[in-house]
Amino acid sequence: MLTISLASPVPIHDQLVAGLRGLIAAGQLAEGDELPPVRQLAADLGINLNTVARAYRELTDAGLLASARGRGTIVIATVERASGPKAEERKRIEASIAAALGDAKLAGLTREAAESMAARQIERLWKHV
Amino acid sequence: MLTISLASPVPIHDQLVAGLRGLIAAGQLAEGDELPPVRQLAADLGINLNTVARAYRELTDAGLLASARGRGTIVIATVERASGPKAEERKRIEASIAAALGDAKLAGLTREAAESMAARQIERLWKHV
DNA sequence: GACATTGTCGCAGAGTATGATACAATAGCC
DNA sequence: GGCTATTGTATCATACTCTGCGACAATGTC
Repeated sequence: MLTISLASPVPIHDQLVAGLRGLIAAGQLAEGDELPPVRQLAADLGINLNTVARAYRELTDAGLLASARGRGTIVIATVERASGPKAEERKRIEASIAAALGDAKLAGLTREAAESMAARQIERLWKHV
Repeated sequence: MLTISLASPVPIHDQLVAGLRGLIAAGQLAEGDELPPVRQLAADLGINLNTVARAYRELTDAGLLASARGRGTIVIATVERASGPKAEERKRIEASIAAALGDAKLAGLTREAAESMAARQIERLWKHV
């Protein structure tokens, strides 16, 4: 369900956060779903439990998860929000999209290939809405 | 032409690399163009010259720039490549696009807003081709 | 040849990521 | 009610990375 790369320059807990956010955004993790205990997920991935705990905590702080000792961690994301993001956040988001697509172009992707990639991801992400 | 955020968790040199790649990918920096000296760009951005030098070096290693003592740094990118990227790289690229769009959805963006953002960036990036 | 310009190298301090270990709170069972 | 297992949290140590300061090396200009 989740894969991480120990060789990647991006921190493991960031990879976890991104992966979990992706699962939640795509609807594969819905509100109320339980996440594996930190020890189990850490063992499955071959990393330290603190690293998993940190990812859970960051998502908890972001309001996507809820954790409690002895009870575990569940998804409390309410993806649908009344109003869209603020202008500042929109700018940040568009910058990250621009960076990803800019990378794609530098890698030699054609415009058509990039369009199809973006379309496929949008389709996948908003499918469950 | 370039903006960086000292408060951001992503390293300054990575921001520079991403920004420069973006400018090159968008065609605002073309083959043969000279980049500002490391000291000047560092002063403009309020950072250390080594940080700029590192960004230049990484892009040099990536084959986008060429540096020489006393002469400066120029763009040698040849964006158009004979064959598209390998499957592995395509996978990495699509993952970064998916992450950016997943973030967009979690932030509350509608599907239509995401589509328009992606389309606008693709238009901007591939305009000069 | 002297000087300015430009990129590069070595080192140090600060901060961060990751991990080992111990602690605290909840649930389940007798 | 008490014991045990389960689960998240806190503390500390180690290694690594980022950033910056200073010095060096190569090129261009006069």
